[in-house]
Amino acid sequence: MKAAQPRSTCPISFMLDIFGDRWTLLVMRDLLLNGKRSFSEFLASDEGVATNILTDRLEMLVDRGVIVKDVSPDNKSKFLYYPTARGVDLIPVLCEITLWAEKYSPAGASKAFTGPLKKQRQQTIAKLKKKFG
Amino acid sequence: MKAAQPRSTCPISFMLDIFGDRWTLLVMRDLLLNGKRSFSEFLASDEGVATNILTDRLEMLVDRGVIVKDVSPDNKSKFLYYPTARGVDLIPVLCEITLWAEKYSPAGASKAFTGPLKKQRQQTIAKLKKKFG
DNA sequence: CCGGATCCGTTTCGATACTG
DNA sequence: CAGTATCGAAACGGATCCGG
Repeated sequence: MKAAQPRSTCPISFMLDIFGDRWTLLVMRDLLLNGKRSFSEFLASDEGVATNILTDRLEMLVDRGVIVKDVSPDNKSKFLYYPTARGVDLIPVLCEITLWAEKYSPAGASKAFTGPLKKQRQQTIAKLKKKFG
Repeated sequence: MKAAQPRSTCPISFMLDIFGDRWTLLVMRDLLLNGKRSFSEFLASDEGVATNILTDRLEMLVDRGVIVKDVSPDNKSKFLYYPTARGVDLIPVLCEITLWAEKYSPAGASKAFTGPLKKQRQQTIAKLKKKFG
C-alpha cells in the first residue's frame, strides 16, 4: 500500500495528515512520550494497529519529514524510528492533548506523566525535548 | 447517518474521536479560532466537507459534550453551535497545532493569528477563551 | 433560504493470513 | 522482525429530496 496522500490543497493539509488521523497520532505519542522506537513496539500498543496501517503511517511520516528510519546498530533486520526536529516540535501539542484527555476522559490518564506537566509545563516539555537532542 | 462510535476501548478513545478525525478537528478549529457558529458556515470552509459528514460530526461532538446546539435567536429554523467548557479547553491544543503548522507548512499560515500567539501565548489564549465565557 | 436526511457509486480502511 | 496480499467493511462525496 502506498503512503497516504494529502486529501486537500489547503495550507494545513500537511497538518491534517498527522492530527486528523488516529493511527498517526498514536505513533507519535508512542515515539515522543513513550519512548518507543521499533515497528514491533508500535504494534504492541493497546490500540491494536494493523501491520499494513502501521507501515503506511510510518512511511507517510518519513515522507513528511517528521521521523527518520534507521537500521538498528545491533540487528541488521531491525529498524528504528526517530523524530526529526519537526517531529520533536510536536511534543507540546501532544502534551496539551494529554492534559485535555486527562481532565475530561472518564477513565483518566497517567498521573505520573500529567502531574509534573501541570505543575511545571515548560520545564517538563524541555526535558522531554532534550531526550532527542 | 448515526454519529460515529468510539473505535477503541482504551481510556483515550474519547480523545481520538476528536484529534484522530480530520473533519472533527476542522469543525473545532472553525468554531474556536474562526468564530464560526452555523452549519452553513462550517460547510463553507475550504476543505469542503459533505453535508452528511458534517451532520455526523456535529452530532458526535454534541454527544461527547464538547459543543451544544441552540436555536438561533433571530431565525427559528437556524441552529447555532457553541463550545462547552470542555470544548473551550481545546483552544490551547488548537493553538499549539497552529503554531506547529505555521512553522513547518510549506504554505505558511496566517501571521495575523500566530504573531500575537508566539509573543504572548498565555494572554492570547486567555483572550480567546474569554469570548466563550 | 436553512438544516439536514437519504440513497448510491467509489474510495479507503483495516483485520487476517501469509511471506522475505 | 518487518512488512505484503487479499478482501470485506466502512467511510466518503455528491446529488437529491424534504420539512420548516
